[in-house]
Amino acid sequence: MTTSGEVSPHTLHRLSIYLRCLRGLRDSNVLRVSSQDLADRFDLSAAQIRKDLAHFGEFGIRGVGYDVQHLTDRLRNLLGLDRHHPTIVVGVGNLGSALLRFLAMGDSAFRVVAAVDNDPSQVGTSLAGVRIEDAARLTEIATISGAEIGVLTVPASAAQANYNSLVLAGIRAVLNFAPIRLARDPDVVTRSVDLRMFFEELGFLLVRADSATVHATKTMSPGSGD
Amino acid sequence: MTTSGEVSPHTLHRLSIYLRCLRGLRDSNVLRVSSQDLADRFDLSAAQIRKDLAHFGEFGIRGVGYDVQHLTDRLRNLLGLDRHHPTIVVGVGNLGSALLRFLAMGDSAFRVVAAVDNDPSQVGTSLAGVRIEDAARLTEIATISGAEIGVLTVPASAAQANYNSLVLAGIRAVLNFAPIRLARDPDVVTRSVDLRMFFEELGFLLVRADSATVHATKTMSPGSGD
DNA sequence: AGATGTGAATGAGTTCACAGCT
DNA sequence: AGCTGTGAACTCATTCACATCT
Repeated sequence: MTTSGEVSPHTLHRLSIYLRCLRGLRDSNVLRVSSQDLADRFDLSAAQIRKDLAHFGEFGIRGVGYDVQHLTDRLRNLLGLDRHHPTIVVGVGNLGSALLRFLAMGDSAFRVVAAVDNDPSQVGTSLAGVRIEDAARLTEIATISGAEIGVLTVPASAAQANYNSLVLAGIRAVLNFAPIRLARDPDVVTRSVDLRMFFEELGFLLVRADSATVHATKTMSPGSGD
Repeated sequence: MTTSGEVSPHTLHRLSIYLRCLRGLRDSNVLRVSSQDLADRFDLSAAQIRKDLAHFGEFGIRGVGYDVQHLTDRLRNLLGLDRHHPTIVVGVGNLGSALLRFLAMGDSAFRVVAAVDNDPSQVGTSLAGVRIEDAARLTEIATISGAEIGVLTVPASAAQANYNSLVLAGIRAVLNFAPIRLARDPDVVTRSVDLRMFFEELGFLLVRADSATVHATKTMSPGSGD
């Protein structure tokens, strides 16, 4: 089955995990790996790995396994990491600058092409080689920079307005870190990440660990657990 | 059914979402809300909200709905947000200081009681009222600060060693932001968050949006989508 | 009347087990 | 012989529909 209908978010999430595992293997100069091998090393399920990959075609060699480099390339292609994704960072506070630097360094496919903030003392300065512009000009900046992805790292109160500005500039995707539910444009791929949730889940697990003896927590929770 | 066996990670994740919704309602001075009402406003499923809450007891009033304040309190209790969770931040780089400031401000249950870094120029300085200590003394600092939760925001290469130090200090939970699979202590609640994954998922969705016309993406992915 | 709480029905996701290729 | 790819069995999660309570 090749490039078929829908892909479950669980599968999608795991593709990232597989890719990370493969990067590790390649760094260790492992050339080939079987699904069982992968599963053992990173405690995943062998059958699940095969099922997940099967959504996108046949990558393996029967009787042998998967070529690490080849599978890596294919996953990078599936995740769009072999393309450029010009990215604009909106809000260069603590988290914004952390993400900006994070994306700027390394071989990231997500190149930061612009950044804005509404703090006048920040405007005009540079961060990791990116000049910070005035947030009031967001739509203009986003347009001329050709940004495809917008990273929203502004306070909740400003998130919706900045989101709208990005949409106006023809942005194609937004990753929102403000803890608010955005009114989304249907044509813009919009994902939200609320860092607070990770702490809250930890809090819950701690409370439970208090009362009962800790039970095996081997389920797959997105972004966590591995 | 009260405080029963296992809770699915999906349910757990949604508790955080519900709490955020309730905060919004309380800020708007809404006193009571029905599951249907909640579902409509935040596009969730009414039945699911009820099912999720049912795991922990009966919160609502039949024929009426839920008391916003009461349900908020109960959720905060479930998530352990009505307790103090002394927290230590390990690695005060960009992300570390972002999280430190994030936790330090507001009424967070996660009070930062200590922070360490291995950069000599950082040691001795303060950030959001927290003095930064030498990472070499991590176990000692973690112990005397009484930290319950450790936040790992160090490079992948240093993550395991620092994790071990935290375990040695008797830490109870760790939130790891380094993109590496940790060898975990079974007695320590350990969650990992890899920010890179959020970008990769976005990349994937963009690739798909390119070829086919965008299909409704209404599934629930952890940490995303709302 | 109106909304909760919950068993029953449906659907999604995972594991099993094996046919088929190398 | 060994490992992938995949239908079939199974488990987990969501939705339906209604009995129950205010």
